[in-house]
Amino acid sequence: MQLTRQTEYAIRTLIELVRAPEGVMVNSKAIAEKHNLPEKFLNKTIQILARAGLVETRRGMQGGIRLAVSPDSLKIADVLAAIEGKLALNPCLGGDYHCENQYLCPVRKVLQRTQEAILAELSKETFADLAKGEVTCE
Amino acid sequence: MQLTRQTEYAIRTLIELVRAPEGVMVNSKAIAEKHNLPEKFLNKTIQILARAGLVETRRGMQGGIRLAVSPDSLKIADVLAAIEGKLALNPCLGGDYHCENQYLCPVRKVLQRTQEAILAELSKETFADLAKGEVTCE
DNA sequence: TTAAATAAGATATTATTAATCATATTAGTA
DNA sequence: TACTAATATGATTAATAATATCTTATTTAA
Repeated sequence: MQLTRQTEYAIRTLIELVRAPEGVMVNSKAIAEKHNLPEKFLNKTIQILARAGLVETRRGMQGGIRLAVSPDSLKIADVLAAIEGKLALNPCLGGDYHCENQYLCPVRKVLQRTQEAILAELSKETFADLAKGEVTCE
Repeated sequence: MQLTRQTEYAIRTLIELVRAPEGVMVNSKAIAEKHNLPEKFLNKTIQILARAGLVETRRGMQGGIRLAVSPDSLKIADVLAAIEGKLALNPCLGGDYHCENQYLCPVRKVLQRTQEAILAELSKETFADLAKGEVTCE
């Protein structure tokens, strides 16, 4: 029960983008080097973020990536959803799962509330806030 | 980011034990069959619970397993810790991880709080409460 | 002594995560 | 136009973790 590395890479990348001057394209290779991330894998991660609409990419010289949303509305919960998909602590909390006892099951209720608590915490701070912080853990 | 199946098996098993008459040894094979769980794998799971002190086992005829703690103090958080180890949403929150920026990193702080929220939710209800509920999801 | 039960360790299988490779596409610039 | 710097994409591999099984051992009551 933990974030995937890819989610962490995405979070770090987005903080870099928030810190960059608004609108400028940031070189993905530079981010990979700065944080010592596998370059190709980071590219793949960026593509996922792009498809989710969180960043914009541009190929060719002077290309790169930049934020496609406001740092004031972007939250870690959004990144988690983009990279790992909708949170489901247990299969019975997934969208397409059918269980007859769903509405009675006490365990499911606890997990449901736990999920809500997770998403609430991960939605409290925006990336604008996070980027103000001193540093980001390696 | 989800519970492992093994954790779910453990939760179900413990609810069975809470529901059983106090003190009697419950047959592990019966639990496996009732919930349609892989028997050997469940045995392994039970061993983990036993080493963590949550259940007692007894071999031989009339053997089986039973609760070794009070249902009033047992929580899902305890089961999670027993099966999956101490919760660490990110390596930087693990016990032996060293990061210079630990105390300044804003992301780490968010994850730290999220973890605390998870453990709080998973500690709200006891197994005594859970076992009272109608049914447990398959 | 036998049958019923868990213990334990080795191994196999499967799924997921992580990373890389090769190639294609795009766009600025000389 | 040709070159170079950038991301895009799909295939593939590697590594890790989760899940499950197999085999053999041990325990205990009858």
